[in-house]
Amino acid sequence: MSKRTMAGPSAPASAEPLPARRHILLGETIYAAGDQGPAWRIRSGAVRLDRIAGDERSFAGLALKGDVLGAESLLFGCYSFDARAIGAVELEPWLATNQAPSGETLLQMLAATEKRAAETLALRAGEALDRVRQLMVLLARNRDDSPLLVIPGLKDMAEITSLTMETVSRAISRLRKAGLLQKRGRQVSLKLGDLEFAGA
Amino acid sequence: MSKRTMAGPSAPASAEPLPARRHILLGETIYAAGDQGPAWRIRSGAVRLDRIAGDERSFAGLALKGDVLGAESLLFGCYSFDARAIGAVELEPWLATNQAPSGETLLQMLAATEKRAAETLALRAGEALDRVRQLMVLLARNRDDSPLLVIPGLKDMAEITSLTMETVSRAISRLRKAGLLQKRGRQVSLKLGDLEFAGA
DNA sequence: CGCCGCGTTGAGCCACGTCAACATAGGTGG
DNA sequence: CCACCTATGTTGACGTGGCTCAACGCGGCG
Repeated sequence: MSKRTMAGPSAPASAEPLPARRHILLGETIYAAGDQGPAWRIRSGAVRLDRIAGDERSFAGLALKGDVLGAESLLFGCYSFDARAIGAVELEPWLATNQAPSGETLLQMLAATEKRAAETLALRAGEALDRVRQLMVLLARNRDDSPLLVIPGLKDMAEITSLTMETVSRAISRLRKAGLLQKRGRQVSLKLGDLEFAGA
Repeated sequence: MSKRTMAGPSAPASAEPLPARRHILLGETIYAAGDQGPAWRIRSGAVRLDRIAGDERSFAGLALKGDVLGAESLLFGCYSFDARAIGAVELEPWLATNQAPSGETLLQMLAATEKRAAETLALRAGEALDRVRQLMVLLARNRDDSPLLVIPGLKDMAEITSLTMETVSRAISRLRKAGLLQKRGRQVSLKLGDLEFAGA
């Protein structure tokens, strides 16, 4: 359960009272609901949030570069959701020292959260191919520089889009055959064309 | 289109520069994306948010009692989404005078928004019957007092759950035949049993 | 080596979408 | 009052997209 693989270069970082350091994770749990900790800002990568609804984990939201993670901890003292890294993630603590955030900053976060929620919701409407394509577009916008894009595992993508692994796999195969996506290396690295406008 | 049926007792309220009054709408547009206006707090009722994605309207979120509506207007000067009332809605302007909201208040809103987003997302996963049932539970918790519940139109429910009107209609029929729901009068008023725990 | 997690592909089936007909309520004008 | 229309909801028949189940390939790891 608590198999936290810290990909950070130096210390295992067991218990820091007020962490001011940057984190780099690699596909594992960032925190669990109920844990105590600071709020984080995503410098790069993608994070999935899960909620526990009756001993069941269910996908509850997507957080991308620039989004703030676990701000509710500043209010409640603990996190409300699980947060797991999708691919590699770089985090920085939000609000370096314990200063209160400004109202304007919080309003920006609020607006960003609503926008992201709308995008995530849209990933669960329409045909399977479109959903996967939309997810690719979202993730593609999230990468920093390289034309290469690291996509999440099939299971994650399936739960995000509310499809099955098999259907997502088939959708990706079709996108690849249509030339909109190219595999580079086995697991996850892709190169994407202009699939923003592709209908069929 | 602009058939705003004000259920308020007194004035038609055509144009107020800084409205400090309460609004009561009844199933029509509250504001459109791009409009200017204050932020609102929902005293009762349910509101659907829509975003315009390429000349297409798509459901972008649900706002219930206690939620704040259009807070992004405080930041951008205009609303980001369309807002339409589902059933009857009672609003009050948020932040009576133009004072800035406190950080704590904004954090509460942020947490509430994320929670609501997760709930809305869950309405688009699983089987049709479950989705509709979940939506009922959500709306049932939203009512103030009476054991009666006014449900939205089929079209709204269909777009919220990402199903078709027909499927939603059939789901409701099944819930009614299972005794979990009872119609009172034609259009919308229902009485709900303990459908929170019903599996099949 | 065997095992396991992950991805791919196929076959079959079923829940849901599509299309269509009809019912009901409300509104409007005669 | 009825005639008529429109919006909304209901129900049935049918087709299909995606889910289920299953087999297999591949790579990593003990």
